[in-house]
Amino acid sequence: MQSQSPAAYIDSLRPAGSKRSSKRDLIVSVFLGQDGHLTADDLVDLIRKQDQRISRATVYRTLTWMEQAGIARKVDFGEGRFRFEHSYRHPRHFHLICKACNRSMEFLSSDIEQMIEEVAAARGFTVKQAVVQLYGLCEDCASGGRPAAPQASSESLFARDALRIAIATERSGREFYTRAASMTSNDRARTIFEQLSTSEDDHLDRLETRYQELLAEMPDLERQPQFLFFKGAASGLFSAGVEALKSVSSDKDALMIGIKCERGSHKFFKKYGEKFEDSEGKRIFLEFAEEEREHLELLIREYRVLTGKDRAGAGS
Amino acid sequence: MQSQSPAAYIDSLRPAGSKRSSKRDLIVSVFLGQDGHLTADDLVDLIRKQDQRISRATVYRTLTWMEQAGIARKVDFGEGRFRFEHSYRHPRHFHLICKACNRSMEFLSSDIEQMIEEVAAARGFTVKQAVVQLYGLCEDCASGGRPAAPQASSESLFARDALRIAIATERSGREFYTRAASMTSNDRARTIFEQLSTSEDDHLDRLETRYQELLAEMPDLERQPQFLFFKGAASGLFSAGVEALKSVSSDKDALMIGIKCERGSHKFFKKYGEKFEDSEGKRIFLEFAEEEREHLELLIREYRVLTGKDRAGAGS
DNA sequence: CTAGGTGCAAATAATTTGCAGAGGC
DNA sequence: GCCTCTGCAAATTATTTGCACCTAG
Repeated sequence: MQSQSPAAYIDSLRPAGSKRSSKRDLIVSVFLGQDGHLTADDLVDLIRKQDQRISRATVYRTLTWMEQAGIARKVDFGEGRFRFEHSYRHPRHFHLICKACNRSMEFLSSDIEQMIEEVAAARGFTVKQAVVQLYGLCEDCASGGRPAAPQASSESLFARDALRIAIATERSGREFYTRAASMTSNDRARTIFEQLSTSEDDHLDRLETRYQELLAEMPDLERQPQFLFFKGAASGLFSAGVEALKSVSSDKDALMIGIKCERGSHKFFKKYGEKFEDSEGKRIFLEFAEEEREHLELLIREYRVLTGKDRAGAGS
Repeated sequence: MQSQSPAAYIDSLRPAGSKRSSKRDLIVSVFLGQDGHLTADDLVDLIRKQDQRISRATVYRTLTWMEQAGIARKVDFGEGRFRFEHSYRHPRHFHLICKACNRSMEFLSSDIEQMIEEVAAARGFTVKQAVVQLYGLCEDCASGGRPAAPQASSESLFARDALRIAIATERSGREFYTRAASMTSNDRARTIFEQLSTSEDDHLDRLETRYQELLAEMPDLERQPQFLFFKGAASGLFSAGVEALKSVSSDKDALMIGIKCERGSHKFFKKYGEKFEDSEGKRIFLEFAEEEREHLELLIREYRVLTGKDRAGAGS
């Protein structure tokens, strides 16, 4: 399922002219073997369990090295020192930080990212890094201080949520094309809609199989909190199209609605897929974007045939 | 325009049993006289210009005191030290931080706050403080390193943007009630709509006058960047209602649309008004919320009369 | 007169740096 | 053998504390 092993990948990150070192390898592997947000000191303690002779300075230097190599990301929770988290195969994300138990949880919100882009655009600002940290009280602490459920890695959570969004989108897409096919008078258009409906159906099967596999690997996954937040995805990106279809009668209009939906979902999946670092969630998004692009082209071609026009509609 | 002078207000913040001190007064007034985000060291330098005999420790202690008194807010831009910004009459906000020139700009986004609340709710998390920091390159630095335009205080920017939102809302509200009045058959209902239309008109006048006054005080204000971001406000909170009115014929339905609009805008203005610390923008929002509440009550009463029902509609 | 407030210097805490030695290529 | 990595200790930076003195109420 993965294109190359983590070790080989990390190896490839090493800056030109730098050397392998068993100490550094140890530090990197201990770091990658841990899940939460470590301080430099936490890491020193962990590493000293395996090798007494590694100095704090080396850990600091390695941390800097990992940061530059894109393996680690420095995060500041306002404690007066930094923490480090995985960056490799780990999407960028935002944090919920409990002031009581000091744990931090991660989430991702395409909606917030969207707003951030709009603000930055309005100010002519180029965003390199976005920090969103919500400080407060977690559910456990608020309700009396439970220890905490064992939590899955955010990579799995991301894969799970990416699959959920993809599945919801396929479902609404299938509904859209089924409806469109049934209300179409033109033979060519109906064939296209039926074809697309079948395509969505096939892909839906694959996605659901993958979702079940994921659950089989980690039975706890469904009980874990939501990680990726994206409003448009709750009922699938085509659900607005399904609504719109109800008040439309011409095949041309139906095609145009389909084009808009595919364009929107292609854009969403491509944009967010590209943003993340290598991970299953990323691959799900990009694969999906590709599929939507094919559908989009098919629809546009058909629209041109139907209208005799050169270009398919304006719009964003 | 202000209920009491800053000095008197700050005086009232002094904890019980604490003494006046000219040193502290000096530090506080130097701090309040500066704009932007100062480090403790910046402040020491500034203060030493006026009095050589003030020690770093005192500045640190006063900073802590100001933080507790609500005059200053500690912000962390991940530089390994803290900066302090005004908190007194200065809304909570988010930051854009330029890595090149090290300047930081402020903005506010009700949209992002909204998303934050949704994420927190989904996770059962109680948010005490939200940090949103966008690191990157500002417009000036990206385009070749201009020094920077003199910037207005965020208090003025907030007042300006609050007025803009209020004005847009009044305008769309007036349009809504004018249309509603003209399409109403029932005499009582028409009277209500006309009355509300006039009320919006009056308030609109007052707001526009205040906006002009603000511009007169600070002619640069319109050239300053947007500070408060809120999507729903671009064309006024009633514009959806104006649209909805077009496809509705009964007076009852028109009243209900009005109720929904007033309820939504009352909620918005109240919620955000309450969030901010004392400032003109806050007062504009709260005053506005109050007006909307009155309209809302009037509409609900009328709806009850018209339908003979006990309660006015369900919904959020 | 007495509880704070203040300056000075020393303490702390996190991180960085200088330098000499160790080790991979 | 060269060049980078490493350990150790000392340096640096930001902030806090201890303590003797000062001052407003």
